[in-house]
Amino acid sequence: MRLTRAGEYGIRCVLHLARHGKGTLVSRKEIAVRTDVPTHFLAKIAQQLSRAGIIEILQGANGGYRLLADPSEITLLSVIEAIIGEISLNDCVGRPESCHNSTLCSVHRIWNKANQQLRATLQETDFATLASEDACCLTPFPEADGHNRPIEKK
Amino acid sequence: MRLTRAGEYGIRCVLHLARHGKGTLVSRKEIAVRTDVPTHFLAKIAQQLSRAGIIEILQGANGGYRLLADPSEITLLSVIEAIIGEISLNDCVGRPESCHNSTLCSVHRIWNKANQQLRATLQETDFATLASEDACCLTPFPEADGHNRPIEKK
DNA sequence: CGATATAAGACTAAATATATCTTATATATC
DNA sequence: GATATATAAGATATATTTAGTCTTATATCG
Ligand code: SF4
Ligand code: SF4
Repeated sequence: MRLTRAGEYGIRCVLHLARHGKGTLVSRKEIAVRTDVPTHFLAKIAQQLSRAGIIEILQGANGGYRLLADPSEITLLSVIEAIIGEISLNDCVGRPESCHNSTLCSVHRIWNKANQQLRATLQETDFATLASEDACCLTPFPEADGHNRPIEKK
Repeated sequence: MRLTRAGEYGIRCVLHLARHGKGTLVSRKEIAVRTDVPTHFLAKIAQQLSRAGIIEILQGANGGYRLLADPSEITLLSVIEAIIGEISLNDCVGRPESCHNSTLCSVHRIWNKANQQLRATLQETDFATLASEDACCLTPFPEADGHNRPIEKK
């Protein structure tokens, strides 16, 4: 009953992009370092976010990721579900056919209710709000010009 | 983000016992067959329910399980958490020290809120209500005298 | 072209979930 | 006390999921 790391990392990634605003290109490396996510793992997560239409991926030198929508339009729920699929607290919520009793089951109804409630809470939250309220995900953002600059030369 | 099978099975077990009422002894085998749970798996789950003080286990011939409290006193939350531990939607909810940023993190606050909401919903639900609303968990209960009788001779 | 950065997917390792099996122990009944 | 029955406790096995890494290919800039 907990979020996977991939899901958590996806949120961090979008949140970091949200702090730069819609359309600003940020390198994978910077995101990875700033949000403490393994670089190659981030690559996979980004691909899922890309398929979901949340970010755009630019290849090549000076490539990176950028948000396709304004942070205020992106909900926590959409990011999470882009990574881990639709939230389902019990198997029978997402796949009622997995239990032949689901049409009669009183517990099933509770799960449906709780599941809907949870999804609603996550949908109410957008990334503009998240980005504005305090710092999240590690080191404060040092430069204010929105330019993508590596933190440290290697 | 979903309940384990052990958790689901624990609920079925308590629900079946709830249909017999507090204190009625029901054999492990009957519960296992009626709720479609592997017998030996049920044994482990029952031990966890026993440690949590929800059921009592009686050994020996004609042994079995019985509820220690009235079904109306037993919440869905208590049964679930007896099996899978305290619900924590994200790692940082249950262990804030797992992320050094949790005190500042805006996402963390959302998780805390959602987690508390979910637990509240599950706590509002008791097993007397669940048992009274429609049938759950497989075959209807054939005899009404509360007597523990095997379904089929083997 | 050469340097840089991501894409895509194979691969590995670890953790967890699920289930079974074996030996021990407790109780009722004869 | 002997026997049959039922659960206890824990070791073991298997499958699935999660988490992370590595390799090769591709795209873009200068
Ligand atoms: S018994 Fe009820 S709660 Fe459990 S899986 Fe079936 S429908 Fe869902
Ligand atoms: S970044 Fe925020 S939400 Fe993510 S683990 Fe840390 S405290 Fe929790």
